[in-house]
Amino acid sequence: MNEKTIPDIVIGRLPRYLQALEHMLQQGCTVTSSKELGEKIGISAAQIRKDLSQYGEFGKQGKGYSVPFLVHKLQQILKVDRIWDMALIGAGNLGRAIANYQGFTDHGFRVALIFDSDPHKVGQVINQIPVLHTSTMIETIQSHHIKIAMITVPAQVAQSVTNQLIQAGVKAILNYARSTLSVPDDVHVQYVDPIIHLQRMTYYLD
Amino acid sequence: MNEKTIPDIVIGRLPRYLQALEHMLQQGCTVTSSKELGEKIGISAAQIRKDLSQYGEFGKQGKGYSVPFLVHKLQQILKVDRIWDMALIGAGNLGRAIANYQGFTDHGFRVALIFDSDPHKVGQVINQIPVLHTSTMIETIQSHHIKIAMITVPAQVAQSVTNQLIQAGVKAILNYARSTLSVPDDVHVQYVDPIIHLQRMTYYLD
DNA sequence: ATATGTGAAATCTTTCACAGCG
DNA sequence: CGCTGTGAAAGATTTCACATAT
Repeated sequence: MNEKTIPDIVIGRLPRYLQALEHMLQQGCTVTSSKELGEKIGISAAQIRKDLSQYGEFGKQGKGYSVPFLVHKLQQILKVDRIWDMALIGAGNLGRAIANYQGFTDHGFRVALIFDSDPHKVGQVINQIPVLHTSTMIETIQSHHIKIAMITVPAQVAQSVTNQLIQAGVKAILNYARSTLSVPDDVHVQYVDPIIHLQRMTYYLD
Repeated sequence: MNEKTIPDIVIGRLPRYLQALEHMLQQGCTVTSSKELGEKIGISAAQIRKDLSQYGEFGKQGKGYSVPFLVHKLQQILKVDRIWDMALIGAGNLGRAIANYQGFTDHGFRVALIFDSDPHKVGQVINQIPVLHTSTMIETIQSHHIKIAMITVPAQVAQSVTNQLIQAGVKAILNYARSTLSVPDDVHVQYVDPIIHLQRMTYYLD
């Protein structure tokens, strides 16, 4: 059932399945169906079955899916069956909130390095991690073999930070800055911008 | 060119156009083309033209688009040509970072009310806004006619907070909690979940 | 009886390509 | 000439519906 690239739109739904399934698991629910899962997250049962079938036959006809098994499979597929170290660039209000967020650790992500260009912030310790100066960023990220970075710097410096991250070998960037980043094809970017989310909703308001 | 519902996927791109155009405006750029804009944000020129043409003929053939005019039109379309008051529920690390974020004000959004259920947080003042107890939430939001809320509470209470927000007349929710919210059809939800964004990228890493 | 996995059909979205205007 | 606006074509995604397995 494999060996044909799976559309990115499918990949985008897998973490939502995983989240809902992990939640079910916590509730002690061990079996579910595409219908039940779909109702929980607002996606059609057929869609869920088709998405999952891209990776194998995970269900049992007449019975449904084993929740622990499906969680395990999705973790493998999404490569979150391991620990990912991340770098955080920008130790402002948002950066500090992110560094203190416990949810990362619970899901296999770890803020391993924090950088800022402000000498007043360098040396501070946030959630047991010392803030380093950005001048040491490229070599430090390289030597730690870090592939994921989160950017919480002002928009006007986001692209130059990004360029350095790419030089350092980073392949995935979670960008909290209000700016579109230009990156090579093998680098992935996801944007977290509350303004964009809000504007998408105000459209529908009176 | 109107009177047929425009797909949500189109709406989702409009804020990105607006962001890029506002950025151009700041740079003093007054005219652009679908090609130039597309290259900046990684969307095809044809797509941009088609999206914009849903709302009118904003460009001039042979010339391109007036940046200030297009910004104005997009602000109207997205209904961000006004001030939107918002309620923030949850005054933890993330809630405080959000309350202090200056970007909202710059784009017509204002954190008007902050709520928390922790008596130690109630009475604190964040960015000049006092934290109120959630017991007064429904009536306070109602009396302020607030239609937009941001949720930064723990996942396990997010749905019950949501139910209260709906009772209070809120029609748009930006959910920072790791949970899927169940809402009526006339209420819009957008999710901000770093774990989901990260998992979407680890898929592509080695 | 129940729920999966899946081709085929229906629907939605994007791209093409060009007429038409400045 | 250069670039928009747009039908028509191509492509992608979702839904349908049912054979199949427990």
